[in-house]
Amino acid sequence: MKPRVRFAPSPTGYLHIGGARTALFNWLYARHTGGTFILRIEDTDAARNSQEAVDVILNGLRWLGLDWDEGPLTGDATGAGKGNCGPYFQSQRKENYQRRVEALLSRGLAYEHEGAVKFKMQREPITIHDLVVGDVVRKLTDREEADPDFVILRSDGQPVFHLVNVIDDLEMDVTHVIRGEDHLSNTAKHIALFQAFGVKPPHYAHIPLILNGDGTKMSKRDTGASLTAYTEGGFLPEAVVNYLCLLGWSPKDNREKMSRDEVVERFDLPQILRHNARFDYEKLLWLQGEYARELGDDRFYELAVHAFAKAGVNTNAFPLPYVKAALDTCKGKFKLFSELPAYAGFYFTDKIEYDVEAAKKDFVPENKPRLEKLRDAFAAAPAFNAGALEIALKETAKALGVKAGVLVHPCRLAVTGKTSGPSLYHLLEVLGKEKVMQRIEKALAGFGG
RNA sequence: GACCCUAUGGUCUAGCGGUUAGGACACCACCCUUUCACGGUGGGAGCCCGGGUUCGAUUCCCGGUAGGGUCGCCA
Repeated sequence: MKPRVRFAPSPTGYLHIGGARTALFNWLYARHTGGTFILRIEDTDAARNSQEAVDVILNGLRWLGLDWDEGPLTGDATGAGKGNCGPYFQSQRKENYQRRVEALLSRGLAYEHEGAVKFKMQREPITIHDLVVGDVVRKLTDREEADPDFVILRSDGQPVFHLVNVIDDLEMDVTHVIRGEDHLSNTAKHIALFQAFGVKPPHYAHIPLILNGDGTKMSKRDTGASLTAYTEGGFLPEAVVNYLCLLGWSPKDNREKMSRDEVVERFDLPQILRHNARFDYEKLLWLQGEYARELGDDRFYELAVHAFAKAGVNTNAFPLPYVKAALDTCKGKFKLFSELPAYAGFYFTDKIEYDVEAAKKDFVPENKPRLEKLRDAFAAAPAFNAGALEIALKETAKALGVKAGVLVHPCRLAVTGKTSGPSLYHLLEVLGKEKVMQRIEKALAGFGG
């Protein structure tokens, strides 16, 4: 039988980066083995459920490219789903839980207590055969020693996580439970429940947790804990996916940058590490740069235009060839799309604000005649393109007896307001003679010397 | 408090009874260069501690320490 795995998030309004990785590992295992990836929404806590919260999860998985073979089609709990084991929202599966609880009750494996129903948990240690961690003998804690039984049905009739999780895995024929290590201790309860239902528990694979960069545990409030920090932060999904693959899993051959297909081919449970990993933002950023540099033109333009729009800059107000030419000078020079508006905003506005420190350094009296000479050389250039402008600048520098940089810096500052950016000659060409002249003139007027 | 998991440079990791302990990110220096980025070259930096086992432990065992997790009518 082909493996059937599932990602079973609770709709809390956000998708934790660790949850995203759990989903990814499940997806990878399913794709690697030709198995089935199921998405199940564990919305038993009616108080904090909403379609919006479910959509956050669905959209997050879609952004990452983790398509599910079975599961909801939309965030509507009562809506349609795909697969033969639905519904895939626990809120729609109440009868199953009720029926199972009654079966347990009738067989004396559970009992009523203060209006709730408690499961009769065994007192002997339970051995968990974990595919990642190995055999784990889970003994009772002192609290459990006092009362090993646990509630499976609340006094208000609502089933509890341990119960529904097991019943659904059982009824959905889940063969491998790949989840965070925070569930390892709970697994004893789950195994006991499976046994009470008379079936063999699935295989378990508990994956280590993701910690903050400083080694502390990652909680909801930590920056970077939510997937939206990356979706909204200008990251590429392929970079995030690649990075997540490397956190807690290793191809064992020093490969770092790998395509999704490559990982699918090589991913397997035994190579999952047993220890927690710290989230290394810098390394993610490196991968982001790698993927950003090799983006295809169409996708690059689309993402770039979107990034500008988000920053309030409507690039559509400019001629398409101009926008494309402008963006071409930026490709491979920045990593995060969220950086782009600041990096190349000068193409789309005439209000140039000079970097204060740089202005103090470059807009000094002795540079005024130099910049004037450069302006004249540009004006006299045979053509206003990168090649001709470079020659004009270098010859001017030579005539003035200074290095090219002496002219380059004030010129860049005058035209873009910044000290770094795209290739100067190319950005001048894209901007065009008129704008360049205007900006140099304006800068000259502000020298005040 | 009890129970469980874990421990290789700053970070992610490879390795493993005998290695000059390998790679990547980050960092430093230099080169390239109109800036930034890219690319090149070189460099600093590591087996948590203590006991065993062994001719020999980073590697196996035990203990400690540290970090993480679990003990809910949360999921």
